[in-house]
Amino acid sequence: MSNFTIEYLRRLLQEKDYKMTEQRREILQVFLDQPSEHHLSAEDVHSVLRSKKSEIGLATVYRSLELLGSLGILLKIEFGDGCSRYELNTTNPNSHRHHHLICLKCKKVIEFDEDKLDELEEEIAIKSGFEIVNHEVKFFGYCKDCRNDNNEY
Amino acid sequence: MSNFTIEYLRRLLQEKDYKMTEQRREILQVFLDQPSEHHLSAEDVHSVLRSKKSEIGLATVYRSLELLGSLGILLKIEFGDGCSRYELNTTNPNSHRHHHLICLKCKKVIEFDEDKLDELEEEIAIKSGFEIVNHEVKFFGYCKDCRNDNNEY
DNA sequence: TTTTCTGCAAACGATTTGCATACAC
DNA sequence: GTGTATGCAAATCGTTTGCAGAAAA
Repeated sequence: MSNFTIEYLRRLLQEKDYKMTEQRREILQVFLDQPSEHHLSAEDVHSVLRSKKSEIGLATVYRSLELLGSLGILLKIEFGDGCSRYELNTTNPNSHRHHHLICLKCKKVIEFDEDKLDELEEEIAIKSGFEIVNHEVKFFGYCKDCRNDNNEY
Repeated sequence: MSNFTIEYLRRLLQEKDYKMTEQRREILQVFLDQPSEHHLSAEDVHSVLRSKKSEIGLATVYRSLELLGSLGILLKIEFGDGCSRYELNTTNPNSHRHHHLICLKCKKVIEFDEDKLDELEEEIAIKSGFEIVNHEVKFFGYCKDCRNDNNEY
């Protein structure tokens, strides 16, 4: 459940002397409109907006995604499919991140909400002196549907 | 500790009717010569070899890295620095993978050997029916050295 | 000999950048 | 008005591919 709104974006932008533009609003709106499991690439966002009358340029989409990422509104993720993808950042001090299960057969990306990494993070902090601020966990394997088909890889 | 040798490569190649070539041997040797913490990109491997008289082409490096990956000798990893990197695959049925700690300040990549994901993997299998065959875990934060400098991000 | 592999150069696709114009403040 | 943001096109960078010649089996 995300707490981001267009007003929140406006405030963050103001704080850092960035400008609230039509394009930045449109892009955040695309993410707010999508179910949260969707992981959108720059091309995805661009074509969604183009399909609804926007004249936005692809370079602007790239620049805005990076900006929204740096503001902590979006998270950049790599699924190894050749392009960077973004999702709304639902992380907050009380909720850990979800993990991604990537099916090697159908390439589907499934979200999994349990975190369970506190203990491991603590151990890392103690043993290596590394201060963790975020993590990214991907599990590769076969989803329920593909397990039932015979496993031809 | 890796068990891979040139002889092992020769055997694997034979099994699948691939040919043992000078170039494939050279590339594996680069990884055997490096300390295991090194994560080499295609460019890295190419320039290491070029710097020691080899006439190998970059395309061959790309093709060979992919082949060694498919044979299970190398693992491909993405650190978000714009290129794919490889490391010797030290995974075996008895030893889990290590994790990577990526420092947001100095960009150093540190290895961490504990795994501790069995419980989480089991929970995922039960709750989602997903069969896990591998995982990739990255922790982002600040390494011991950079924590001590004042944290300007 | 037969097939696979190599090096090169060209092609590719995602992302970035330079620049003149348009817009937010 | 001033400075930032935009759209476009060109540039960039990692990676892949086509192909003719070279090497392995």
